[in-house]
Amino acid sequence: MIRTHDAGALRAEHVGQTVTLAGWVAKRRDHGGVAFLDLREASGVVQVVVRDEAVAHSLRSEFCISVTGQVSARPEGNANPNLPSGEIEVIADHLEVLSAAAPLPFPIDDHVDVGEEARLKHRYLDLRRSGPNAALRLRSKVNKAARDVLDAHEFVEIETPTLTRSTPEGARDFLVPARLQPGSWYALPQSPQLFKQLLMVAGMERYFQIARCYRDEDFRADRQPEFTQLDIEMSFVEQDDVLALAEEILVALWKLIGHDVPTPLPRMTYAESMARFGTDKPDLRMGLELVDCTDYFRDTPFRVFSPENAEYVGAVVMPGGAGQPRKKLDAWQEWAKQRGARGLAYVLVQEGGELGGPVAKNLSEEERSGLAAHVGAEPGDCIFFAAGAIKSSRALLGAARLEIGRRGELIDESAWSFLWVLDAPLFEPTADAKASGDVALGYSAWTAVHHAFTSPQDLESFDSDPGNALAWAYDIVCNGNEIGGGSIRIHREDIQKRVFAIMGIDEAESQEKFGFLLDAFKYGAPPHGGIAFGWDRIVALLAGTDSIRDVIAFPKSGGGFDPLTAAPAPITPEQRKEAGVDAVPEKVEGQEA
RNA sequence: GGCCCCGUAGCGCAGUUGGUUAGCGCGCCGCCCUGUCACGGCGGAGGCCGCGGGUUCGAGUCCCGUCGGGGUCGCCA
Repeated sequence: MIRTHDAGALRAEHVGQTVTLAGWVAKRRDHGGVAFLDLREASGVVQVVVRDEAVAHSLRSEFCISVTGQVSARPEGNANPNLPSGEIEVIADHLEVLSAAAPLPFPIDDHVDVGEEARLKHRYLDLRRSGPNAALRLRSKVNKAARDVLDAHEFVEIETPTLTRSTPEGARDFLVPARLQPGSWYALPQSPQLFKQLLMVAGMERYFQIARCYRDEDFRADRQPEFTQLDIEMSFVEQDDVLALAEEILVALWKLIGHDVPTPLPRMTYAESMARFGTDKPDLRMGLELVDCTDYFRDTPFRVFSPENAEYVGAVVMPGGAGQPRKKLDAWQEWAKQRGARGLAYVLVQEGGELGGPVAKNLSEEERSGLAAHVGAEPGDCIFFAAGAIKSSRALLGAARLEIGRRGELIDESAWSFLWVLDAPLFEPTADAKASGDVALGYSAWTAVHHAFTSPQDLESFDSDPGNALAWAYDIVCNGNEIGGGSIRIHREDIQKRVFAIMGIDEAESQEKFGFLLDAFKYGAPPHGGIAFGWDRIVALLAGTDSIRDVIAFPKSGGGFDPLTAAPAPITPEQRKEAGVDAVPEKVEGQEA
């Protein structure tokens, strides 16, 4: 090693020793006859004293240097209590520039705000900053902690293909042209779902992988075209076995940031979560549950709330909301409209208890008198209503609940709230899955809520009443984020075929898409199930950052663009020709195995 | 794909009802400074105001389009 000591580890006990350090010039304070350098490297920072003016003068920020000198106690009164190594300094008697640095596009300084665009373009510099640097180091620790837990349970870490057939998760695939078979394409996996099930058939029994997944969808704040899951699958297990293992992992992860997660984690059914919070990933760090008012307005004179017009009427209370100026109440309407709703009806509970707002006068005397009590509103509160299709109305109220929490700072930001959401429906109507708008009725086809390989709880009746069939599926929610989810899988070919049948996937299509899985199930497939954790989101939560970009070494920006490499980029005509991108498929019937 | 916000010096930002010479802080360059630690002092350089069109006597400012970034809904576990 070029260095003999880690700069950040030097302490008073090293005084008198001659050391050689290597790192970067984080700061230079040149006083003419004496100059102070903050030498930064992975272990931290130490102050170097340079008395040779010529040497000090030529140094600039972020020069990579090595320094040999003696560790000295700082003169009386000159210690820096903000620095772990602040008791001492290194008096340089030899300094070598290992590598000079051009003027920086932005300062490597924790005190300065830098825009994300600039940071990502020079991510290698951004990562020299303490925050981003620590985030990646934390991620490494998180990986290790999970591996340790899994290793203790005899799990096998197995890599699955990146060039594959598309897996049926429902998102758009990234495609890779196959040079040796012009016109045919690989897909990058949306998850290793099918492979991990095949590994169960293969008798691996306990598999895991920190798996890169690819989905070609539009961008969101917490989405990247390539992202990471901790992917787990186990044989001969029931739901509780998977949950117990998952909890053990979560405990180990949160221990890294000094938080003890009490287990077993609370559980809630999907139906309850939807009814009380209007979402399948409730944030339990705040109250303000939705109140079902459908029955309450059974005989209402207000047409908007009447059973003929509204399948569901629900409410959520905004504490102190009655005092909002008209402008703010209008802003709520705008907010609701932006979410595709017609608006957000409201009633203001005045200090005297009488009701205000445009809706109140449409209600009957009886309804008015009991309303505040029914929804749990106090004088001074605002009651928001949604009426219409049950699903979209609850979703609107659920979103309003969170927005109320954010604006009113009602969310306990210091809390860690974990929750299992269980007993999800197996299917939902296709129309429902599409438009969350109006009531979906009638004879729509069904689609899997989780995915097509999720086991029904009731193997006998699920296809006679698909709308009410429950799945062995589970989501783990942390502070309103879904951080993982999984299911017990179907391991019997006949059940799988019946599920496909409900979803309108016929024999030919299922054979074409995942015949290899159905084939595998013919050979003694073990009962199995698993879970996948959203690794980027989990690390972001642990790192205390809002964006998963902060915990990815080289993230993409909007539109899938990599600001650092400028990918994606055009290809040359030669590459294009060779890749076979433009191959016209010949008419070949029934190839493939 | 819809909607909202943002693009001004290397970085972070200001720029009034449209008004002639576009500012501030940090950084950068030069000089000075022997105890600083977000050191300090003096001086200096640095701008196609994202791009294209339009309105106007006059556009950083108003309008249209476009590109890029962020957010949100759709989509996506």
